[in-house]
Amino acid sequence: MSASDKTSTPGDEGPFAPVVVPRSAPAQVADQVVAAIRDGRIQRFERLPAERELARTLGVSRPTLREALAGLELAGLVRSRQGHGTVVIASAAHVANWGAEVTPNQVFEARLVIEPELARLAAEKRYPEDMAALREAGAALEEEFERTGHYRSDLPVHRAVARAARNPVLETALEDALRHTESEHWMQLRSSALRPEPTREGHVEEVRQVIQYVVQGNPTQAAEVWRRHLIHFRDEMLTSLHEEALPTPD
Amino acid sequence: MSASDKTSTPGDEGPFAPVVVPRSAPAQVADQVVAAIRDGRIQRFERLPAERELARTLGVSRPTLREALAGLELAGLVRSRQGHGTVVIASAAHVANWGAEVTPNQVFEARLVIEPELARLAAEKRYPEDMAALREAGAALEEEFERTGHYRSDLPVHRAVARAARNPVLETALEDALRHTESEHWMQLRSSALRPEPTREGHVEEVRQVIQYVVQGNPTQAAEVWRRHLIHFRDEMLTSLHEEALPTPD
DNA sequence: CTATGACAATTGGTCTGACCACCTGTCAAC
DNA sequence: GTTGACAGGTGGTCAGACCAATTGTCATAG
Repeated sequence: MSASDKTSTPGDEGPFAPVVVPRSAPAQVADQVVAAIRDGRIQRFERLPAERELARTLGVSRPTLREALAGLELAGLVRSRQGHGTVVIASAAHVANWGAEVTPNQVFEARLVIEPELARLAAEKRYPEDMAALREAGAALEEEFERTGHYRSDLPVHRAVARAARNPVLETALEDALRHTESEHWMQLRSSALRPEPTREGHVEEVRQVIQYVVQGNPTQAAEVWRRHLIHFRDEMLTSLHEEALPTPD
Repeated sequence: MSASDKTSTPGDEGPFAPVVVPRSAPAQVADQVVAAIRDGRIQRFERLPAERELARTLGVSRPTLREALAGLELAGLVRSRQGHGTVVIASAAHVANWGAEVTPNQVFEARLVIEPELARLAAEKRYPEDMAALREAGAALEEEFERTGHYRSDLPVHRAVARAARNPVLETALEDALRHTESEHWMQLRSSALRPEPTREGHVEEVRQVIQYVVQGNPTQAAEVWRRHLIHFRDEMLTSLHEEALPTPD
């Protein structure tokens, strides 16, 4: 750390910038296929060119192409069968949001839709082992808060609630939303948002309440508390987001 | 088709059964890695063995192993960097629902959470191009219904609503739910559920209404109609599901 | 002793070429 | 017309090799 750094705005850290990390060949191939599906150049259930031919067309070796196809197959976009070929099984709609930009507002929008209902379902189903896990996650948070006066994250509680809802589709949707929370952009938002920590006790209280309502089997209250919790969290983060001049405030 | 077939229950079609289709080597490798992550045998941010070593351990060639790793990397579970190794970047929670069984009830549960809110958001945002696409999807449905007296699917309308909500996270969540709708198990449910087609006109009317409410900017009504529409569809399907003895009624 | 920087080992990235297994359409034989 | 062998095309897998980035080591200069 040298002297004379005026702003700590990310992306403007002096005369040097990080070099672009080149995308791997298989990743570029996968990108091209995904783009072709999204733009309708390859329709659903249509066959891709043979591997040897496609590899030659794209200027890569067959193993490299196969790595890309393997990834797309694992992701459920294409399906390869020996002696038959590789066909697209994903529609353009499936692929529309591959690598799409997701704003913090959209993430909260989604979480506000999903998470209160997860709490509601958890309070309706109340499987004993899920309740135990939920209590444990809550206890860990309480312990950390009492001991140190703060806590790093309440995500374990959010995940325990989601797990207790016993719906893989909704749980996966939440995990997808949380995944966007791990970008660099978000990380610095978190750290700046929770700096003053004035409402920390309030957050813990809300977590305490949602666990109680779920365990007691009060779906409506559980959903409502979880919704309020998210709104409070969002408002704190988006306020601090507004203070720092955001590049693209949408 | 020979004589004397008592039941047409799938999976009991005489003395012969379809042979098991062997899972490909890369898929099996990927399964093992996913299982290792899910069971905590490999923790997050931990390094996998080197490719050459892991390939030897698993008894596959390096290209085969690399196909598996490429798939996992494209799916966002691991991250490979040259000279550094391959590290797990997904938590056990991310992987918990890989290949999980999803019941029709759970799919409807999820859709009932997501879709009404998608309609609400669509009615709030109302981007002109989305409204045009929504009208078009509705018009196509109406045209088919008037001409033939029935329609194959109203999914284009559902997707248009989802697109109009302008939230990639929620849209992806719906696509994920709809993906489970395409299994064989579901297909025969659909065909049997919509056999009598008594409420077909009612369905079209609900679709008509939701489009109207969205376009007019009435979020509450749009969400409510979409919710009712899903409940009607669910009840029809699950009723016919109850008539046929379901293997595992959950 | 410390700091520097060249070097070697390790690891992923990519390619070439080959052989095997499966599917499908063709076409001769019946 | 039906049957079934066959050939061509396709994905599945393997072996070995070389390139490139990273990292830790260690001799060397200060």
